[in-house]
This record gives sequence, structure tokens and C-alpha cells, in this order.
Amino acid sequence: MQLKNQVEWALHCAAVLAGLPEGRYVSTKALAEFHGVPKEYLSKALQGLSSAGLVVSTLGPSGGYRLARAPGDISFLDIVEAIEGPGRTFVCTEIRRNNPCRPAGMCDDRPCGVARVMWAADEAWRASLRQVSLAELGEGIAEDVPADLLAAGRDWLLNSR
Amino acid sequence: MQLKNQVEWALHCAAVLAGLPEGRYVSTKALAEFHGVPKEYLSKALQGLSSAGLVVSTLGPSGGYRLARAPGDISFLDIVEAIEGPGRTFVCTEIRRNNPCRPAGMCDDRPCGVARVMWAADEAWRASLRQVSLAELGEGIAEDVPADLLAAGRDWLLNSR
DNA sequence: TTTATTACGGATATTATTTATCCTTAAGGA
DNA sequence: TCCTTAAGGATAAATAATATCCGTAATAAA
Repeated sequence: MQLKNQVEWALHCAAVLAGLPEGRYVSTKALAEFHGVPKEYLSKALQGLSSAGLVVSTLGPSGGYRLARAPGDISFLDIVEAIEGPGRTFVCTEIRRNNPCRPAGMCDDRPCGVARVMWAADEAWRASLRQVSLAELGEGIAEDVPADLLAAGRDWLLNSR
Repeated sequence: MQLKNQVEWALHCAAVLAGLPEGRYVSTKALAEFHGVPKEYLSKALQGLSSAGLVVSTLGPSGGYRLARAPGDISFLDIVEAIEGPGRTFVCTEIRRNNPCRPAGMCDDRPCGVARVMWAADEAWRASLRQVSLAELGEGIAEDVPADLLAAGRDWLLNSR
């Protein structure tokens, strides 16, 4: 079980967009070259962010994407779900119903005991992702990378057309 | 991203094994028919549990599997990892290295900020699974299913050959 | 107004993973 | 001796992930 690599790409793109000056757009092409990933496929990930309402797009030269909300209002979970969908990692196929000793309809109102535990773990995962925003990601990155290098990245992205 | 259905099968098999009298074995065939899943493929899952040391197998007629430890000493995480492997759900491909503005070797000692957050969520998931044992699963199931039905299931499994 | 650039979406191809099935081997019990 | 079993290798089928290609409409710049 592994998350799609588009999740990684989307998160890095979002991190980059979060660092840009208000109102500036960056194109798929620039994001793809900056991250060294295939443009056409990255485009699908960005469309996912767009249809989830996390980013806003605009057409034409100088078009591209920007965040739809403040970085503090976009969580990791928002982005992961935009790419992976809202489904759970554990899917219960109700194999308890195949039990030959089980009367039909028994406990059908209550989720299977196995699923209850697995879903609680899923929820712990989600809760962990929900509590970290792009703003906090930015703070973490600012501790790793000197400010002038971050600025150089911004300039590269904004002047790459 | 979805867990394999073998995870569900393995958990249900483990739950069943946890409810058996000490020292009794149940065959792949019985477990497969009880749960309504393909025997040959379930066998692979059980082999996974076996090579992870969670169950003990024995050959010949009246052979099969039993738990290797007390139900209280086997966690959900043990079983999930036996099937899915120990890897993380988020794999960092270090795309930050492709950043054209980044000096080679920069922060290579420190994991990427995106990965740090994703791995913390992975760890929350694991911690949640680690803290629930088969014994606790059994308690939860005992609340759902009347004792006589549980006994009927045990008998079915032990007398199915 | 023209032209270049862009996001968007559909169609398709390629590759990897999941989900099986089949068969042989060796061990164990009746 | 015979039947049953787990183990493991080989292979096939189905599904999902990872792309690539192309046409369309919108938009800004020239």
C-alpha cells in the first residue's frame, strides 16, 4: 500500500505556491521543470487540486495556478484527499456475512469489529494530516533552507516563462 | 491507496484462531470456506503470517494453523505488517533535489519537510494499530455476537474436515 | 486583431501491482 | 501405504498507477 507519487508532487507544488507573493500565478510547465517531473502528468494532479477548490487557475500567457486560500487554511489532508480521494485505506467487504453459522442480517447495522479498529487507525492518520497546514510546512522548510535560497526559487518560478 | 484484501482476510483468520481452544489447528481449507474466500490465495496470506512468526503451522491431516502467541500479544499492526510489509505509505523520492536553485548536497542529512509531516501521520496510524490486540478485538466481537453463535463457529471450524 | 500561451478534458498506451490459479514437493497422521 | 496438509514456484488475469498525446476554449500580450 503506497500513496501515489502525485501526492508528493502536489504537496511540493502547494508548498511552492504558498511561498509566492499574493496574487501571482505559476504555470504547470514551470512547476514541472522546477520539480523535475513530467508536465502532462503533473497537470492531472494540479487539476485535482483545482477541482477540490484548493487552487485557482487562470488561462493564457502569465496564467497558471495560485492558492485559493491562505496557506494556514489548507491542510495536508486537504491535498492528500484531493489526489487520493476521500476513501478509507481499509475497505471492509463484509466477509463476516459468508460465515456459514451466521444468521442472515445479524448485526448488519453495526460495522464489523475488524473494520472498527482499522477505521480508527485511518482516522488517526487523517487527524494527523488535518492538523498541519501549508503555513506550518513553510515554517519547517524555512528552518532547513536559508532565506536567500528560498527567494531564488521564487524568482526562478516567477521568471521562467 | 488501499490495503490489500488479504489484510482483511488475515485479520479475520487471526480473530478466529484467537477464539480456538489452546493447541488446536485449523486448515487453510476450513478458513477459506468459513470466510468464503479463495483457498489458494488465502494460503499466501497465511504463509505471510507464518513467516512473520505470528502463527505456527503443522502438516498432515489435522494440520493447519494456530496462533504462535497469546491473543493479547499480537497486535493489529503485527498482522497488517505481515501482509503489507513494513514500508511507509508515503515514499519520498527527494524531488527537492531537482530544484534548479538548490546547491548539491543541501540538507541531505535531514528528511524533506513534506516527508516529515507525512511520516508523522504514518506513525500515528501505526501507533493506533499497535495498541489494539487480538484479545481486544475478541472482546469487541463478543459484544456484537451472542456466545452460542461464537461457539457454533468454533465447532464448525474444528469439525470441518 | 492576431498570435502565442495556457488550463482542461478525453483518449490511449505502458508499466506495476493485486488477485488469483495451478502444480510440485516434502512432511505428518491415520 | 495412503491421504491430507503447508510451502513455495510459476504463471495468468484483472486492476490501478503512471504516464503521453491531442483537441478545445479561454486569455493576455504583441
